[in-house]
Formats: sequence, C-alpha cells, structure tokens
Amino acid sequence: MPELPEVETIRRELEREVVGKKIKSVEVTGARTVRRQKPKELIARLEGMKITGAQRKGKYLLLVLDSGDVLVIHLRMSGQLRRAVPKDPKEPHTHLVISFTQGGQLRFVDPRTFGEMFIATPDEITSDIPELSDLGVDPVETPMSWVDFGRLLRRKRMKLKAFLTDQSIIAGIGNIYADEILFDAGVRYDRDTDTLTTQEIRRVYRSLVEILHDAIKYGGSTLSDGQYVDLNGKPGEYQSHHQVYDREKQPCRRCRRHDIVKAKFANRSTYFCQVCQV
DNA sequence: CGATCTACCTGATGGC
DNA sequence: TGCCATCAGGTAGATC
Repeated sequence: MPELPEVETIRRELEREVVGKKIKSVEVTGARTVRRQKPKELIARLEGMKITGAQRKGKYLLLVLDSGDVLVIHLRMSGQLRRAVPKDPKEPHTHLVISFTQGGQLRFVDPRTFGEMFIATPDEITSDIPELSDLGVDPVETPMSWVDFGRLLRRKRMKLKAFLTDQSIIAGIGNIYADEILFDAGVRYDRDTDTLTTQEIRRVYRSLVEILHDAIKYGGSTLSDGQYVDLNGKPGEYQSHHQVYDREKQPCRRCRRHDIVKAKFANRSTYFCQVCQV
C-alpha cells in the first residue's frame, strides 16, 4: 500500500497525535505482526515509555522512546495505523493496540499481515538490521543535488524503474510513484541507466522531487480498494492527479491522442505512454 | 552483480 | 448465484 508520500503523511500525524504521549499498555493479538522478537519483549520495552519523536526512513516509521529504544513500523502492503478510543469497535484484522495514559489508542490494522513492528536500539538500526542499515538516501528527508543523483545512477547498471524502486539506493519510491516520476520525466521504465543523457538525469531527478512533494501535499494516493487511509481513516487525494498509474486504455493527459499502456515489469504492473516516454 | 521468480496473506473483482 | 483465476501500494530469498 503505502509509499513515501503515504508514510510521510502518517508520520506528520503521528508527530501531532502521539509524540509526547505515554504508553500505558500494549496488546498484541496478531500472530505475525511482531515476529522478530517475542511480543512479550516488545510489550515490556514499550509499556511505561513516552514517545519523544516520529521519524521516517524510506517506507519505515520510527517512533522514538524516552528509553532510547525505537519502535520500528513497516506497513508493507495493507498495514494501517489508526487513532481510536477504547470504546471504538475493533476493526477486523486489528493486530496490535497501544493505549496511552492520556487516553486514546493507536491501533495497527493489517488484513494481509505482511506489515510488522519491532523494537530496536538506534545502534541496531544503523548497523545490525540490514533492511534499515542498507537503506539508501531518503530524497525528501535528505535532499541531494541532481549531480549527486547522477553519480548514484552512473554507479549502477540496471533498468531505470528497478533503480528508482531499489530501496538500498533511494528509499521510499514504489510502484505508483516510479511510474508517475518516469512519465513526468518523459523517460521509459525499461531504459538502461547507462543510456540516460545528462539532461534526462536532471529531468528524472526534478520529477522525482516534485512528484513526491506534490503527493505529500495531497496526503498520498488511495486507490479504488480504499486501503490506504491516514490516522483518522481519511483517504488521500493524490490519486486524482495520477497521470499514468491505473489509467490503462485512458487517453494520455499530455499528448491526448494515445492511450496509457499497461505492461509487466519485474512481475508488476507498469503504466506508461508509448509516445510521451522515450 | 543483475534479472527473474516465489512466497508471504486476505479480499476485491471479473469472467464464465 | 457461485466458483475460480487474477490481481493489489512491499520485500526477502532462491536460482540462474
């Protein structure tokens, strides 16, 4: 479900809603949500702690605690974080509930159960947990120049879409935003990184920054299945700004004369305009 | 090293 | 109406 813009939207809400709150109790009911450690250990390291910060690295959310520990959350395909009060009916697939001493709850809901939560020390995050320590640059958190971006690109030899979605190079871009970025830049998904001209590199990077920030501005994308919602259950609005994603056979919004094509790349759908992207 | 495929799950959708 | 195949925002791991 969520890519950088959706996770960033949630992070900003967490900053307002849970930072400063103290954890009274934690209930783990899902069998798979806490799988790197015993739920008991996670609960023990959470209860009684105050949340002091809400950070994001790529698609990972990090809730920093006053104990020094960090609660790491990855939503994967269908995970949601929802604000609630104890009397709210429990939605199906609610796997973990954090209750605050100030009242109110943070609930983790995840139908497909790919999402996970674990608690780690900052040291473990920077050096021991490969997915996190090997994470590439977060283009929103740590802006770079297009020249730096070009250096990253020149170091690799792969298909452009694979490059953009490789979390160990650039963190946060997934299937939707890769397609939107490539359309905006006018470059095909299957171009080899070593064939891009300097101008194309500059265009791809400018599009990358613009699309991600624009998507954050609109609160991310919610597709027809309505899976992505924010802390308050509100869907995003960026889907109506999509130029290609999920627009197969609909006219290209740039050239207006050709239909968006859906192709398979790396076993997933890729949407593009055969005329506007070269 | 990169490309490709599978697995992990539930639920929605569309064809027959 | 029901049954079955296919697909979905992500990622890790196996294999070539």
